[in-house]
Amino acid sequence: MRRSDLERRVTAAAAGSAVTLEMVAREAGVSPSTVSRILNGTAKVRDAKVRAVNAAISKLQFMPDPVARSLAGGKSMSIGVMIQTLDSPFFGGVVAALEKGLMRANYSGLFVSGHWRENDERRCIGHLLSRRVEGIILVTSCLPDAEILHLSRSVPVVLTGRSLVGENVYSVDVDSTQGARLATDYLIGQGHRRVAFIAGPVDHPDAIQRLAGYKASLATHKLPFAKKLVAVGDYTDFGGQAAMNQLLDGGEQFTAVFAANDQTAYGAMLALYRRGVKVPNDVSVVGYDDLLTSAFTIPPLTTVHRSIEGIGECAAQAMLDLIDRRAPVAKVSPATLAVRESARPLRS
Amino acid sequence: MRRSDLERRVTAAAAGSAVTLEMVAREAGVSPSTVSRILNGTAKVRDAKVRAVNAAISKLQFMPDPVARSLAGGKSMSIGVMIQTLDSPFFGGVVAALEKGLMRANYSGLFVSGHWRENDERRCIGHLLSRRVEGIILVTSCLPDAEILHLSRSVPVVLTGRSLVGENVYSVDVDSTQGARLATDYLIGQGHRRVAFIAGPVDHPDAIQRLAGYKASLATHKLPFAKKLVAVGDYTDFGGQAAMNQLLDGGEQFTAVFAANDQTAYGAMLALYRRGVKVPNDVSVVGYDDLLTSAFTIPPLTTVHRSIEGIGECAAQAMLDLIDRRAPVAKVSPATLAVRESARPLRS
DNA sequence: GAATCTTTTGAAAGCGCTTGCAGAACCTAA
DNA sequence: TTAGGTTCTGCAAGCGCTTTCAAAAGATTC
Repeated sequence: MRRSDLERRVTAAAAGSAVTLEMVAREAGVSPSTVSRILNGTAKVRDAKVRAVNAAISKLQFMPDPVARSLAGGKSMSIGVMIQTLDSPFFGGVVAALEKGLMRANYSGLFVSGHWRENDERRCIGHLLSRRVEGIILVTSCLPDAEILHLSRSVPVVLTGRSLVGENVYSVDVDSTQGARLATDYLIGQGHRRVAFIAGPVDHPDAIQRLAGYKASLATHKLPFAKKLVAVGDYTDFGGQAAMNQLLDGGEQFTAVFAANDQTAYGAMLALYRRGVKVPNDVSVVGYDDLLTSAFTIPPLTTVHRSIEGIGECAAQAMLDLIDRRAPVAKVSPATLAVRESARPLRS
Repeated sequence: MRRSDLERRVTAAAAGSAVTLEMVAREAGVSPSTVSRILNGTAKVRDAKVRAVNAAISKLQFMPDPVARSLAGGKSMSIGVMIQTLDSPFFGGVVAALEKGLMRANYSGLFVSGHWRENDERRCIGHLLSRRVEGIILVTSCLPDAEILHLSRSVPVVLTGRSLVGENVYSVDVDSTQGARLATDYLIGQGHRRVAFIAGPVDHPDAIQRLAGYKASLATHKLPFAKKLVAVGDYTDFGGQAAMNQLLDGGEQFTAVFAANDQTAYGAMLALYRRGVKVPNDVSVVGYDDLLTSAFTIPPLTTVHRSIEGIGECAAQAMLDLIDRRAPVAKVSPATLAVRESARPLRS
């Protein structure tokens, strides 16, 4: 948009009496219905009128009022996005991509944060519903399946970080099992035999998958699963630090750690640093997510890369598909390993 | 909200025919106007009726439709937030706080990202205007003053990261000069005489303030300002790394660096690490912002702490004040120094 | 108890747009 | 040219709420 365009629009808004569809109709010498139909492509309109209306529209700088539109048509052109917290690099990235994808289709996103609390989530969803969103995207919801299914009876639902099948539901498949496996495989491939794992919150589907991937890799390589090599974190730096300390105090030896996400890895590395344990010389560390900052930790973090942006884009696309009653097919590309410097072969 | 409440609401939404104010009126045996008045407190209503209406409301689980409300009342109960990018920890934090603050007053935020590009910003603002937001919060806008002033003639504007005075404008004062000064003072207080500075983008008001603070501190301590000790970054990890390399290659000696923001500091520390320069033994580093992760870098980063959340809260509060035609007074608390381990006294 | 002043309430007219319905306009075939 | 079809287009009735205006109900005074 050029500067002058914005100026004009601002001026229009300032006047309070924005141009209405009716004024356009009058200007073009047609009825409001006709203008509406042209705007929405709801019916064929004689070419001459279309031209006249378009002329009037640009002359008057008309912009349909979305509020009136929603009320009359029942469509709000906005879709709700429930996220856990906006101030995490991961969710931030997803939201950024979501915003872009929705905006492209002229939808606005209404973002709300559930803070990992079921009741907050419910309130947020209530809020979204009351705003008449046309669909809801749940990014890592903690709500029970049944409730989500029920929700999907009134609006299309897209979810990430878990899978659920249903009529009006689409799960953006971000299966973390494979990525976790990749990370563990890598560590084992480097010769490590005692690989610890710092898990995410025990009840998150996503965290469960990562644990599963870790176990699966161990099994594939015929390595025993040792309960004492697993500590539970909470996906935060702080939790990672605590978990690592617990691991260190546990007395069980290990030469490598796979942290359930990057922030956890950061915390773990700090705990290691505090005890004088060198990464990667004494212990190798691998994370999960590949946050922007992970390429700048010291040492730069080897981590499972997944396109955070991709998740957002897919979710947005899937939602648009659902709204238009197409079957969504968007898939995120599988996770890969970003090999950097926090892990190295076990020295023999 | 309890689970069953949500269920009911979902069901209502699904049915399409949500409970309307008119149904409440009938149920309570009064006119719709009365119900509206009670809801909005627009007029005194006999106590008995108030009770009857409230009873009807809770019996029917009535929730006023915000869309209809906007259309009729001209208020959209939503305010626009223009941010540069959602996937930065700093902006993420601001947005999180903003969301909370607005939600509390029952406003929804419409978030859009300008990506540091004037034209994107204009387009975003146009979008917000077309959604009939009641106010716009600009988080670190790059638009020229005149344009913002013009915008403020049509909707109240709150801005952060720069100051501008005007009728309908409020700048959340986050003067960075003081913080930058604090950081530099600290470094000098630790005995450092050759303190380098990695600046932010040259044209950002905020970055300019940080540079000014750095210079002011130097001047206060009668230290010369050396152009060769300043490198320009772009507020990203990557830019910080490049700037540090440039500094290192510049040939000018320094024992401390003040980076214009934390991400820049991360990059700088990595560059130092790559060259085998130890932090803080060989070079002290101080950042600015105190991102969540900064307590977990290695070594933990000494940095200027400012309440990121505070900024968001203030901005939200100021906007609500502006809308209600009160003079905003919200102020963010001044920056303080979070002393951690990336800086140490100059060894003599 | 009548007259006057307040306070409370309801009827009705929108807010700006969509849409079902039916009349108008146009086209084809006879 | 006219009947019979199609294809446009306008009218008018909403969407669910707010708000003005005037009437109804109470309160107050003499």
